[in-house]
Amino acid sequence: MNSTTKPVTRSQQKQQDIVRAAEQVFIECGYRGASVDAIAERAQVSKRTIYNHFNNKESLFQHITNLLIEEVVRSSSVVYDREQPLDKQLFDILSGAWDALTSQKLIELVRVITSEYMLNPAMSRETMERITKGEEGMNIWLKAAIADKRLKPVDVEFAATMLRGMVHEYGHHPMLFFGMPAPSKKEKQHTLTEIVAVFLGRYQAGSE
Amino acid sequence: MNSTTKPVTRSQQKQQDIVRAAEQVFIECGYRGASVDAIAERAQVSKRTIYNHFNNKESLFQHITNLLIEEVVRSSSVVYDREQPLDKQLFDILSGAWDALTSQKLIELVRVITSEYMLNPAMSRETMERITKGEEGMNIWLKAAIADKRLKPVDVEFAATMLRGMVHEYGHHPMLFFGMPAPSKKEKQHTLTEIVAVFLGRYQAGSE
DNA sequence: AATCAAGTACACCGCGCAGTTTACATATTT
DNA sequence: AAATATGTAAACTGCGCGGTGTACTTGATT
Repeated sequence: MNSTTKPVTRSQQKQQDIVRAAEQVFIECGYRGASVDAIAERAQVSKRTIYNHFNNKESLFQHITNLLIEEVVRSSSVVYDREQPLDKQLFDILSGAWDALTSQKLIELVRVITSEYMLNPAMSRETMERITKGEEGMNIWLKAAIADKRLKPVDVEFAATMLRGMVHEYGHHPMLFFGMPAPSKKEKQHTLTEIVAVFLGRYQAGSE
Repeated sequence: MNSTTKPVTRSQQKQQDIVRAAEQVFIECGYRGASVDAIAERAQVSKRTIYNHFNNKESLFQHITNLLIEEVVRSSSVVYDREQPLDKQLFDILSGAWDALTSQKLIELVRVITSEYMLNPAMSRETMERITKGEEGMNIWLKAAIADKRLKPVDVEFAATMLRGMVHEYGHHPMLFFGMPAPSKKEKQHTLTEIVAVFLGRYQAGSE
């Protein structure tokens, strides 16, 4: 998934060990339940070393959160294409989002992050903004499709929310909240096809 | 919201005090962050008394969870009506769900419950089942509409999920995850109208 | 008035944790 | 080889929590 960065100095190597171990321990125990001692042991590193790299437990957690967001944002760029049929484009976009959202590692990290942030609005505010900003891609695509007169002039925020709600409810929340396995390729295919049809059925220019 | 039950004995009164105080402290501190001492103080009750009513912190938490579920389930019964237009019926059903989901107290409790359960699958399994069972109402209504030949013969589970995804994304998640205020009446009206139109546009019998 | 369940105050136990200190060891750089 | 930066081990400081035991008081029931 991530962590394909290359450590060169010993210090960087240690830091990577710490981050990887911390991800695991946070996933297993949650933010509050994770002890710095446990992370140190898992990383095969002295506890003092952790505090040399990070001011405290929270900043280590924030660091991990930032890595995750960065990666998700990087993987979700979308470009409107005047040549392609609308339904195919929308399907592909949703398909990309679906794949990202059903990654096991992402699910596990989102679980612990969400769990902590729900109780800790102060800690989450800034991060949440960065996330919604990362979802900007869909809005841009919708605007382009409207400008190209292939979509009715809907409120793009409203429309994006609708799509996100459906994709999440089928492809993300069952894993996140209920620990269900990722849907099969067939289920994904069928689900996204229906979502696209439902959405374009009302919002494609010239429909009904 | 709830708690309109009447204590008669002193013991029942104390128990109610404990439960109400616990709800508040759990909301403020989360499950793990809430100390039994804090609950005792808030309830104006000896800590020992709490342990006379509940075996441990977890069972107190479960008790609160159960009360919440019970109430939500009670408030969400739905009956299919052959006389009423489909869109009106669906709107009314979603409207009821919307109102329940945007109640401030429910939001606050769901936040702390979800937060803990995401980290604690063992603790959540049974509860989660009870919740999904509580959502059975929509499935029944959909089945009836299909039997009445007013809806295409869709997979009711699939259709219910779609509706739930949209309603939650507009009317529940912004409050739950981002601490946003409840949407206005106007927003609710507009949102639900669109959801109904999008849904029936594809699934009403005889459409397109 | 007597009885008995229920509540209370409070000390106590054991535990685990975030974060620090110190004295020492190991790499890396020059 | 010397100097410097980084890592290590282990003990230590506070602190707060879940849960228990006990001796005592309060309130309801008969």
